[in-house]
Amino acid sequence: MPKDGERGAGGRVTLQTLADHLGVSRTTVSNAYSRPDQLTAKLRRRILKAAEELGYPGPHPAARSLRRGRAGAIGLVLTETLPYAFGDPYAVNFLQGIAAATEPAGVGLLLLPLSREDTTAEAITGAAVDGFCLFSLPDGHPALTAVLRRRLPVIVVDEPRSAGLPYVGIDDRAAFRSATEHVLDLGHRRIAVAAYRVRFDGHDGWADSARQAGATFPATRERLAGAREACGRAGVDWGSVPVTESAPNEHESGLRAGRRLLGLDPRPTAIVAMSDVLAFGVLEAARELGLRVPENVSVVGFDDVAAAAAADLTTIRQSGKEKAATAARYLLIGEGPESVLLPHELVVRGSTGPPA
Amino acid sequence: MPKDGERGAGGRVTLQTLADHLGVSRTTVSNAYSRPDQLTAKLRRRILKAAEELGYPGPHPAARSLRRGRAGAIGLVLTETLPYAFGDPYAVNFLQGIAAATEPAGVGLLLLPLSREDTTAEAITGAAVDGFCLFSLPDGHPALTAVLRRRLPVIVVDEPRSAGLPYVGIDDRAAFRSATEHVLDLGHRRIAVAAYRVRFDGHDGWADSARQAGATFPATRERLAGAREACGRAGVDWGSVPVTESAPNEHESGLRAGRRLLGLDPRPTAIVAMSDVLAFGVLEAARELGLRVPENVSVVGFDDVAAAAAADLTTIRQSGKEKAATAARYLLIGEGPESVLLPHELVVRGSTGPPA
DNA sequence: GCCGCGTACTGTATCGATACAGAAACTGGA
DNA sequence: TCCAGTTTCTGTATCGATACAGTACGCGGC
Repeated sequence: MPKDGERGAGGRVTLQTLADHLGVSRTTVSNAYSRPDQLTAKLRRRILKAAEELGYPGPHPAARSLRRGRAGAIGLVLTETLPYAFGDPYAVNFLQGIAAATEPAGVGLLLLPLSREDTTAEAITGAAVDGFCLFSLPDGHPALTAVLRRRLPVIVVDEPRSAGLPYVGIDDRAAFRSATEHVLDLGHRRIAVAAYRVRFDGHDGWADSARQAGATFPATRERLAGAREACGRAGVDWGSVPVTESAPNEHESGLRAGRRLLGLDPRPTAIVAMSDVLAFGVLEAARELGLRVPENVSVVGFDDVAAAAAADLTTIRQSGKEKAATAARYLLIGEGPESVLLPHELVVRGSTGPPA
Repeated sequence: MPKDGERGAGGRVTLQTLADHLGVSRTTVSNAYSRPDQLTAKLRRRILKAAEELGYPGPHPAARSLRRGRAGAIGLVLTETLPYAFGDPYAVNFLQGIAAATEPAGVGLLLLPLSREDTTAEAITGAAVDGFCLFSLPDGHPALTAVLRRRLPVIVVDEPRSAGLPYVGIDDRAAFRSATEHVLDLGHRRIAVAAYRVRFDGHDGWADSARQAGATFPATRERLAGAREACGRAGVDWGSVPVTESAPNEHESGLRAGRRLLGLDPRPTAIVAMSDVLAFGVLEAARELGLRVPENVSVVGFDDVAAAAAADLTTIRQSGKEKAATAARYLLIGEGPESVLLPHELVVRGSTGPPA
């Protein structure tokens, strides 16, 4: 009897139920949904009408996906819990870009956030997707192993670059070097860096040279290297440049970073931040202390999010949306070079000027 | 031979492949992944080791989901394309709240955005999920039909209320009435309303009484009714209150709305907006015109997003996170009353004052 | 030595659909 | 009239796993 799809008490309505009810084959009912050209319009209408009456919910997604071999969705792997990710405008830009590509393609977007404690990455193992986009993961994160095990198409955005996987990002070292050079060229000598997370351990405070050397977030590592190069060329001793580290990437963290840096004696005359959001926090810290920008302190951001223009913040422009579009194109249609470095650009606004 | 899982040329590695390779049953391999207590630790290690060597990606999610009858994800249905949704801080708050609940539960979050043109809602039909959360949908949207057809648990957030489905929201009528009463109590008589979308047609401009009467977004409809009630009680003729409509819910739209309203002659002395984001735009329009707030014009927002406090905006506080938590609780563990009206509260700040 | 019982593993049926090959009915042209 | 060529529908095999019942075996107690 199991083959007989007549709905038992509480039973589910399946293709078979419908087929039996109408006296047609299961295949024909399936075709009514998936290949309308395979049957007459009249029969198709009859089937859809019966489906409506019997309460057939349409082809079961898991069954269809199993048989077809496609899931119709891509997985977006994010460090940071989702709540924080949504609070970071650069990340939001990126999400917008991904969505702009998946939506018209009729492909779902499955969010796979990874908390710091989550070492098993089970969500990844069980995700019904056709490919993964990894967004800003540290070196050696277990999620990377889990993703590779799935043997599906993968693309990495921003970090890590080391994995030998298709990659989209910018030349972080050159970008941050140019941000640093900008303030050095203006004549600043007491500069400081407000770094984004160096390692995935939630540390919020000074990042001494040992910690810098052990950086597991490649983008942060590269940017620090860029700053160091700029200092070297300008004859500024990198060892004397204070570096503070912030996580997560949000206003409050930047505020704390700003307080730490601006509380130093002697006070830095320029602060180069690794994100606009951190820079906004630094600007607020400066306001708290009654410091004027750029007269008393110059501030450089990174990302050029929408609010940066409004805040008149000098920053490095990069496009999260463009990165997302490139990554999505690769995952959806396998198109494009495997790895891309997108352009970045220094945008000089009013938050930087020569030291007093 | 098909039953034989030995990997053919280019063939996939399945449970059967592993089982054959090790000389154990398929069930045992399955248990190694899903029910570790069913076999000895030693055998389990041997199986996992072989899996590693043969490149077995773990249980196929679609197959597992089909057999188990659960998808391990919930679907979040949003109107507006995702790009806009992420740009609206109230929506982002809501997303944060949903994520905060699904993440620890190990449940995926599948985003299902619906563009205005998408009348088939195919993404919903094919979504591999165990339940749906509908966020701010207009009456009669085809997505609602598609969701109901799936016969899965559903909860509606904010709109529409008419569907007879479990619901989470606030008393929109009372909330907007109190916002309107606030400015009326301050003595304003020439007031105006900056409404959120009235219908799902992308209209951006005046919403005359005919359009108000045909509102398909229930929350907007209720809020307008609340404003009307407040006016009635205060003896202000509702017909003389200009109402402008904005979509999408973003700063630019609010700016346009503000320009329209503040360009009227006589100029309104108070503007009540249906979101903080719109109110921010109105504030900018006032700045453009050299108007002082609240001396020349009072502005009220709605939502109390984080930026409202910073902007000193009088607003109605509601918690997107709380709504999300309630909705998620219902979908994940079927707990809680089916329908909830959460509290709202008028938060008086510096953007409102008596008319000059 | 036999029974009872728990642990470790196996075998078969099944989840709900789609692919593909084939049968049946219909079409049109020589 | 007959046959090739379509069009329309059917039947069977299969996607890759899990549920559940059953077998085999080890061990303590009477």
